[in-house]
Amino acid sequence: MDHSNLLKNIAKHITLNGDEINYFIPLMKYKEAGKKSFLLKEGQVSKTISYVHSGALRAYYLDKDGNENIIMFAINDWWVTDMYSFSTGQPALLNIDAMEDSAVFELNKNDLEDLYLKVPKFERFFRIIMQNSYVREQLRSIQNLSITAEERYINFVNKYPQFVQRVSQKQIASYLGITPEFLSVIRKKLSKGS
Amino acid sequence: MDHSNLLKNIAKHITLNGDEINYFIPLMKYKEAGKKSFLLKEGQVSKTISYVHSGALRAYYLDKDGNENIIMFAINDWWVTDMYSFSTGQPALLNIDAMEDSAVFELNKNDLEDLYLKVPKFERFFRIIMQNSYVREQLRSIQNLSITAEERYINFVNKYPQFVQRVSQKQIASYLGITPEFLSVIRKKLSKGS
DNA sequence: CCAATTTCTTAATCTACCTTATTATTTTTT
DNA sequence: AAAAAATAATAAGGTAGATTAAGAAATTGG
Repeated sequence: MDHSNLLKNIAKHITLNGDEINYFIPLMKYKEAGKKSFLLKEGQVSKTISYVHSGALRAYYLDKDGNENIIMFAINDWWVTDMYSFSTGQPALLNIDAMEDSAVFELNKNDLEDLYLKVPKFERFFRIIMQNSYVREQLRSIQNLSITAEERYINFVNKYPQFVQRVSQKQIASYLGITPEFLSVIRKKLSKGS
Repeated sequence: MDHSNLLKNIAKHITLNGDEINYFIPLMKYKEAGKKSFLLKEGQVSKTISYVHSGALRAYYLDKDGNENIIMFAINDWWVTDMYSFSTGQPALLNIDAMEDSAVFELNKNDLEDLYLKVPKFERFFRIIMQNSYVREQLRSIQNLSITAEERYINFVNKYPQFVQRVSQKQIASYLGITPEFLSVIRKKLSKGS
């Protein structure tokens, strides 16, 4: 099992010694998630937070009309869960599934609580992760307020060029909060305009 | 200066001993903010995070048409800043001002960094605050996806009944992401319907 | 306490984006 | 490689909420 990416991810924010690494690593359970398999389904309680080792996942909300509204993509080196459910113990609102064959390391909530006590540096690590997540969400809602779907699409292409290659237009439309038809119109307009 | 509410707020998540309290308290600078005065203006770098002791503040984003889009209200016992700016050192996107005469305790970013080192429990405290903020933002964007402005208004009234008394309809409309005119229509409809 | 400003209501018109439907294309499965 | 399924393009018609405007009520400030 190759933990090097995971450890590099942790090392971005905190420095662990050998003992701490040895305590931490066994808590991270390797799990493969084949394309279209679910890490979490709406209504389940999310008991884990996952580090994405390879592949690509998405977290989406199914609205009452059955439409998938993608809340986030999670590719290599991202952490993902339904934080609402993980945090409060309430049933998840989100579905998380694999858009490609993927592999993650799962960290159990109880193990994380123990980890916080044994290696308090992880409070710092996840404080930073949570802070960044909060900032990202807030920037996203500000963008939704202030710019049109077309501008959001342009921003998305610039910010996540990897995704544009890897995920379908349907998924992108869902993330942008528009219909695939309208994204199609936007793309047509942009291809003419340039 | 009365720090009892502030200390109760901290005690919700971590337990401090006398020394830790004595180190912490002097870092929190008392500041009065008269009605309409600004704690932060767009373009400035946010160097503090504030605990609201009394009164009511709002954080809003001014879009290119000059419309105020309220991102959050912050009344007694809430923490507020432009976390994007505070976190990254980039110019703030938000304005934060007082809707009523208010008083806050400000914590300076450098002091907070020192506090993290001296009293690492605060990493836990702010990990929890950030986690809750992230969850709140995410729930809010899910709600914006799935329910109408009318339902959002009903939810708002149920969730924050205090606000409905204290802030104008214009502010509430701004928070809900609709025009005051349309809120007026919604309220009329609801008053007839019940 | 009065004038000025802001807030709230109502209503007509407008628009960004959605819905539905049809056909073409690509991808997946067999 | 054929059949089935998913994706993408295009277009007509629909709707939630915006915009504009104008008068009434409430606040604010001097």
